Amino acid sequence: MINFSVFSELVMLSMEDICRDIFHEHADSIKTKKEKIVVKNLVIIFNATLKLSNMKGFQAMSVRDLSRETGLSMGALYSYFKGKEELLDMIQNQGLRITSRILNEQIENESDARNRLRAAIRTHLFLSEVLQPWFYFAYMEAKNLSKRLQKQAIESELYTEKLFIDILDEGRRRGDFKVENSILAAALIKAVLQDWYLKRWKYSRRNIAVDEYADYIISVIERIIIE
Amino acid sequence: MINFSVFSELVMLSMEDICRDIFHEHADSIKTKKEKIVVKNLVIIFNATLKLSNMKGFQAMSVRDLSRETGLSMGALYSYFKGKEELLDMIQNQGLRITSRILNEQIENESDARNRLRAAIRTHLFLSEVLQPWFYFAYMEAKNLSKRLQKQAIESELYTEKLFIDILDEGRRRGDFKVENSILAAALIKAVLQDWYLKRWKYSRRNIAVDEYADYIISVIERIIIE
DNA sequence: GTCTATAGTGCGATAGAC
DNA sequence: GTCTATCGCACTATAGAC
Repeated sequence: MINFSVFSELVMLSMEDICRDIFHEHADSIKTKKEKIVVKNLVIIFNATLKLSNMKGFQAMSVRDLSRETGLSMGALYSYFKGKEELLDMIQNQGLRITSRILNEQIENESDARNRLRAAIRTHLFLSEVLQPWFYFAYMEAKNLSKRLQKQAIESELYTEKLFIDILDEGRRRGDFKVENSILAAALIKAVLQDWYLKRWKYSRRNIAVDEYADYIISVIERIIIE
Repeated sequence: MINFSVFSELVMLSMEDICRDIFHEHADSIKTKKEKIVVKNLVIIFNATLKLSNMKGFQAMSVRDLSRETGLSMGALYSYFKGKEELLDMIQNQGLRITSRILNEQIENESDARNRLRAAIRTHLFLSEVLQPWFYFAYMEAKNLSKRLQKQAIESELYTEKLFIDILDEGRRRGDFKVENSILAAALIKAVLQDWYLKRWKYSRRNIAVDEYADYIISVIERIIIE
């Protein structure tokens, strides 16, 4: 399995790539035309939005707050998005793309079910460690998304869960595991993975590192699925 | 253990009791003086607030929305609370009191560690089933609370978790369990209990009932803690 | 005890200067 | 490409009628 610092770099490169994609897709609403400037400012805007939203909620964050935080004026901000709703959409999209891209890349590298399960758990934890603000944001603001994006978020949740169900079922078929209820087992895995980024304060207060947490979860899952 | 319909009734009675307490504590800001009217309207206001907040967030819910939903005018609403913030406080308080009261009552009834653990899990799930809107609300709006109430929410989370840690440690001391890491085990229990009320749509879509979920969690925990 | 009407505030969004 | 100035709107909160 990939190590954490290489992993971080991979994610950061992905972030810029995807900001570039977003720029080209929203070419009509982004008035600025120089790619380098746009990508630089989009990263600043996204990070500031995540910071402010995670403190007091996206609705409660005003564009004036965002202006103060980014150092850009109201007018400048509105040359990057049509309105608050489009900003929400762009951020949601960026995160979904990065996570699904990286998660799939990492799982494909592993051959047997047990290693795929371990890789999936570790990768998800690493991802939510590097992109903690986005994961928290996506969870907390899901109900404020447009109907279309809400559906996308639900699909993403179910997709990740299906990924775990499939690994568990494959392991059972090959005789590696003896999992009784792969649906509830996958739901349990998702729940504990989410706890890691939603309750960040709890684990950091207790000095529990991501590796320790990963090892613990894997050991618990292996107790559930192995006779 | 108590059955679910008796349990529901117990909670509902508790709710009125606590609205009565809230009325007396906020006697200065609640202009209406007839207890019966106040309690009736507080229950209506609280439920409407939970409904609207859980759809689009407390900040995004305007007092006008609340007026429409409750059938009370703006003026009438403002005779029950000084402002939106006080409303938030009252609701947060009401839920915290009910849950800690009921949880303690139910656990005290059980004698040995294994039954206390089962009772704690079942009671927490039943509570979050009856009071699902409040549990969801408390989780999602935690970051919008005043500093004082934010501290209260954290204490409440840690208190419930400590309750599980203590049961696990007691079981280990008496030789009932063989739990390796009671802190991480308790965190895992909390995470899956929270998933039940935060991802309500997922479990109801799959027709998983609260009893089935409770049994599953208990069986998983017993695999973790028992050699 | 509850209503209607309104004062005052701060927001999202834009037009035009630089 | 970014800034400053401003418009119109929806909101919280209150005062006074009933």
